[in-house]
Amino acid sequence: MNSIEQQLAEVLKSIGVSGEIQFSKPPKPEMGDFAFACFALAKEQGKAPNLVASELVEEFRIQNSEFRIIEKIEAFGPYVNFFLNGSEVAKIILDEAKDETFGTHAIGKGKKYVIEFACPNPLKAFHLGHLKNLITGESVVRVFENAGYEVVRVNYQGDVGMHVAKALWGIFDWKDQFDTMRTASLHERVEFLGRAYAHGATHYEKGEEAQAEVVVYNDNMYDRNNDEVIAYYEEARGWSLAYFDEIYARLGSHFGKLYFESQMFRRGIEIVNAGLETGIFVKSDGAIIFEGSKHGLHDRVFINSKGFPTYEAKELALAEAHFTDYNPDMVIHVVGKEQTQYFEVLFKALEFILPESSGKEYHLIGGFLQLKGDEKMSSRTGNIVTGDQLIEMVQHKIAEIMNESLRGKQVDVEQVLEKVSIAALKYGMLKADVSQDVSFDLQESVSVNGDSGPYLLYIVARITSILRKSKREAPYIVPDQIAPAEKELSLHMFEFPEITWSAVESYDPSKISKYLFDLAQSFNRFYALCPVLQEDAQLQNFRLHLIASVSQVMTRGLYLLGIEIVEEM
RNA sequence: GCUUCCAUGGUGUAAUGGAUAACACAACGGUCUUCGGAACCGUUGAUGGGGGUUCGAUUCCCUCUGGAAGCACCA
Repeated sequence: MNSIEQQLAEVLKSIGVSGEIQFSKPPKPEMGDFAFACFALAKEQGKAPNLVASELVEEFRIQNSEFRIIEKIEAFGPYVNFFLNGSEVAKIILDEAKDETFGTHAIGKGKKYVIEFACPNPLKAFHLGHLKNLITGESVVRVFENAGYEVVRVNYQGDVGMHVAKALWGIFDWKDQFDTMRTASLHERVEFLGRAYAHGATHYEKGEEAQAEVVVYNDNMYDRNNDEVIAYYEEARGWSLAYFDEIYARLGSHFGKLYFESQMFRRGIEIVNAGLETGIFVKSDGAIIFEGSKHGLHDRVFINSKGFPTYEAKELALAEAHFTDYNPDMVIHVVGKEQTQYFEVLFKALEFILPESSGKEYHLIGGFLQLKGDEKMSSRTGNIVTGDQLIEMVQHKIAEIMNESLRGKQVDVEQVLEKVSIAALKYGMLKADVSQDVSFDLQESVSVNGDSGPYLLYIVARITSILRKSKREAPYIVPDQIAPAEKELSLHMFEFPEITWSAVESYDPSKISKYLFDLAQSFNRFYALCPVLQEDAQLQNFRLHLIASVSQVMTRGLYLLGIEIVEEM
């Protein structure tokens, strides 16, 4: 509840409303600024909601109390609608938005959250899904930090297993090439690894004999009995990790800790074996499984019949590591929806293995990313589009659009193009509900108008430009009458704190994307109707303060999405 | 076959069980001799089918249709 709603709640209490009070927004501005629905009250009193609403309004008129914020109150059917005084609203918001803590929350103070995201696999490509996951995870981290939580960013990477064995087979088949790659750029080296993986994966499909060849490398990794294989493996792994670091940095992210599957191998076996003795796990067809079916879920293998731990067993060790390393209040796994049922079983097993984790493991389901209208792009080559290919495509489009307009401006063109491109990319991925599949429309994401990152950045650039041309005086006077567009803009800013809060509650950064877009539209309406620099000193100064607040809220909101602003574009 | 998730204008998305289903793109038509037009305003157009719960359902339940994902020794 924001400060205006608190005032309105006081008003309602003064006319006899008790209990929990909630407000909503009328569907049209001409119906009022805030609404109080009388359904609950009507049930309580055994009267019709419409009657209750009109009685409340009548009571308000009889009391005739002075509330400066209220211009009038009207009953609309079952609703009591409040019309606010724009000038008062503007005064309050300008005052509140000045505070650096505007939009932040203290609820998470003293709580520690571990948030796991990105999770690419070394020796394999960083594909689109990883990119979306990285962007989503970083934003979720910022949303929680904004609410006072201490957050640790962690990244769990599969650096052992059959996918690595396939890549190693490819590397050894093309060993000479690998050796010459040492002098190539990081980008080229990683590209080579991608090809080597594809080469190995293709080979693996050729039959049992080929499969056996690949499996040798898998065994080598676990047994560490072949120094040459290990040396090549370590080197290739290093290339991958350096490359991932480059991507993280480019997208404004970083990790407090990297966990690797290779570290979880032994401990995973120990945990499952111990659990076998206490009856948490059982043997089945030579494998060791957890009987999820006894809990309404499904059974899963934790140690296969060859005695190797599966992903599940390693993840138990990972969970243990999370708790011993950080003793978190919550571990959030940002992972695609295809693992939903897997996580349900895993968390259930964890309740027995690691009781302290109970209720503290959360699977934040991320929707898939699909490229819209670019079937050619992905199928023509038969390859999957990688993360940095998409970044390049976006950047190429942005450059086409912006090169013209940037000419003659005193800006670092490279840097502006990079920031706008990343903004387009991130906003495009964060604007839909976090668990919804995202259909990424390259054209729309870079579009100069409409629901896009560049559109939001443009607002800030415009405001910055205006503020540069005129100096704000510290004391400002809010006029007694302000324009509807100014009132709408002011009311919009009030919503920011509740939006950042709802993003925490729903684990969903898209709440912020949607809000920022609304705010941007609200600003553009204001901009079209209310000139700033042409007005007299007093009005100009008020409007300068108003748009400065908009810029501040916008900048803060974009930060929560992981998007950096540009002052000119 | 079983389990889970999803279905809203031409396209992409919104809507704690509440007011006339909102927004963007596309299409069509306007505004303004730009505090940065990368703008603003308007028009057309949608809740997959059928039941049920409710004063009230896009929202909850059942069913059908259509799609996605998962279903043990991969991650």
